[in-house]
Amino acid sequence: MAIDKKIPTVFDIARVAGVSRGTVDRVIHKRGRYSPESEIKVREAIKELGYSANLNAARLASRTKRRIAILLPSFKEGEYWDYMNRGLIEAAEADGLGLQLEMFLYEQTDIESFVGKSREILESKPDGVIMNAVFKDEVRAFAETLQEKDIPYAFLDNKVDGLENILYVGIDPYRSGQLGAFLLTINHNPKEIALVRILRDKSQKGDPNKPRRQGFLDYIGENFPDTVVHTAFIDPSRPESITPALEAFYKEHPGISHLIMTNSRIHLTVPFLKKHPGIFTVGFDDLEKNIAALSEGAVDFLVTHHIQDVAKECLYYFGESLTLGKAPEQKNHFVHLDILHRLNLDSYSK
Amino acid sequence: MAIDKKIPTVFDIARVAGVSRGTVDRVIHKRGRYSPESEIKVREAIKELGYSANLNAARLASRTKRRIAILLPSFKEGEYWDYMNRGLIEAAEADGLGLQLEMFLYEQTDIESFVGKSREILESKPDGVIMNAVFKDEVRAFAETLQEKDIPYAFLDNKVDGLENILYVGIDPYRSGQLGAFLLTINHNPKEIALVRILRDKSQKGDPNKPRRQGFLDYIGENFPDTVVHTAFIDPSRPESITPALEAFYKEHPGISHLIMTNSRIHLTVPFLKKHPGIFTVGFDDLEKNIAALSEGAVDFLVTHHIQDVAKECLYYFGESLTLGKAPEQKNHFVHLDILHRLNLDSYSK
DNA sequence: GTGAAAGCGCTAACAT
DNA sequence: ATGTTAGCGCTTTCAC
Repeated sequence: MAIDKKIPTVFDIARVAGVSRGTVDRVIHKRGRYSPESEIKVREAIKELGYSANLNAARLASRTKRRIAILLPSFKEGEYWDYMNRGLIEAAEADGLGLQLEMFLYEQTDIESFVGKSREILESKPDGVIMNAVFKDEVRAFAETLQEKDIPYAFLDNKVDGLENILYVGIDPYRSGQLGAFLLTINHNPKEIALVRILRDKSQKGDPNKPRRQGFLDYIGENFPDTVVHTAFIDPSRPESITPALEAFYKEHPGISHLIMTNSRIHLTVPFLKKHPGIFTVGFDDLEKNIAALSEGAVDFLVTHHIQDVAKECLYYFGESLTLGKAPEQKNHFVHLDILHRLNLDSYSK
Repeated sequence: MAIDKKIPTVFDIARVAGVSRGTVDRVIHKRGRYSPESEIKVREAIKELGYSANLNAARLASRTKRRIAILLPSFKEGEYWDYMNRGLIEAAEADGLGLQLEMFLYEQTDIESFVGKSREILESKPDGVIMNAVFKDEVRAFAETLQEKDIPYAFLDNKVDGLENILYVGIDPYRSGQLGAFLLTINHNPKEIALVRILRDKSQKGDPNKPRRQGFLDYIGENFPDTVVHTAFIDPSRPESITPALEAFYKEHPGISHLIMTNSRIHLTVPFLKKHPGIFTVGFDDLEKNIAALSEGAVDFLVTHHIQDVAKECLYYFGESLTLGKAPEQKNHFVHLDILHRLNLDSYSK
């Protein structure tokens, strides 16, 4: 396709810039030990020749692993972040990316824990940081520190706006909420909807689920102004309390015909739903338990995305930019929202 | 993760097998010029050490492009195969795959044209072949010839069963038809459905769309035994005839409330649909015109997959196996079916 | 048929 | 602060 101009190499850059390959490499990777003049000459030569490093060669030659710190919520097996975690680890092991992950898991409910972990990360002097963004203020502060120290970082799954040089990989949460609302109401006209939330939401400072919930509420408000949304709270830390709580709630609002949870835990409502098969239900995220609920028919739709793919994609882009010495591209990398139900479940693997 | 046993290299293989690196390479890539004894020793050493080539190094070192022949239906701009074609070309240009595509496009309606192109491919002695499978018998014959000549091949988008060593990348067509049926009938109970087909279907020998159509019909038959499916034929080669034909058809069957086309051309029905906004409509594949129809509201659902991604994925796997000298893995690589409608359209890019 | 050796384009350790 | 150089693991040419 492209005309066969010889592709420029470090060697060409060195020649044009009038320096050695070593200097070129140092500039590209900001390893220090070069003069401002050299830097300018090198950068100009790169621009002039349209140089871009050969990934294959770079990966082959680079024997030093980049240490990248992962700052995410802690999790139990089978939970959302467990999937994300596994996706990251798998991707890191993939041939030749040259990344070494160091996990820093904080308590989702505990700001101090987040701050503590972020300090640890700074001390460990990583080559890069990937994190999600729950406690907005603290996240922003941490990100700014990283920027000062010239440590590249990226957001995974949710983010904070107004920062520079950000690579974001994840869904568009607001839109995912709208989509859930759409599916819940498609060809229906529900009078009363149950929005089930988890107790933690109430006290917690950061609420990562808010944008999605808002998307849901806005859609309903705009399209079904007469529909009432009743909110129920359940407590995942006391599993035995969940079904009774929902039953009580249902007794209070017997007009409810539709149910949604905008976080990843719709599976918690399955025992309740089984007793009330008439309730049309939508959930989010493809946890194994959610998938099971879907194939059993307890849940009608699941709005989701390939969690592990998001992880891989993030690591891939981030890793590439690291080994090529570029700042990660400032980009929202929204992944596609999948709609899952019993019938298209089979091909949904990985 | 894995314990740090040093990863074996060609050098190790050569040492263990008691031959030189050159010989190892010749054996791996079946380039000839080695004795049967060497081959055995090398293969044993490979197995013993669990050797697998380093992709980065292989790609870096390999300066010869693999020529791979693409045997697909010809197309007009914006048609399904146009997208596939573009996906293939893009993927081939991607950094370092080392593939050079040669396109062989045959007339979809003409067996002779297919056979002729497949002969041309044989004459061109490609390093590999990627094709789709319309004329089952002829495809099988061609595939067997390729097998004899030890030319690796893969199926893209649809395939023929009962062949060895096949990499298949594409959707599960039968299931996609079921899914279309599901979406068409979700919370509905249609009395009469229009199944619109294109005229060519009638005369053509191969009918690549049949499995999907069957999936659709079976789903309706099982779940809505009382529903009548009326089939209409339209002629895409005479665009001006389409809307009148549909109008006439509709006059004949005024009870029709739902419409589906199981090929990629739902966009052809848009002028008709605009006059009958009450008709609930499902189509397939994310051609630009289909997407437009969806966002206008003429079409309600689109069942689709990322055509260009399928192309990329296929080329990627095939290319990897070629440069590593392995036969392409025998595997059905079903891609996920996406459900598209107005609301999740935004994040559906690429 | 086989082995030796010269790269592929880049990185990083080592001189200076 | 800069240049030199020895690889990374594989491919491929060339000489035997």
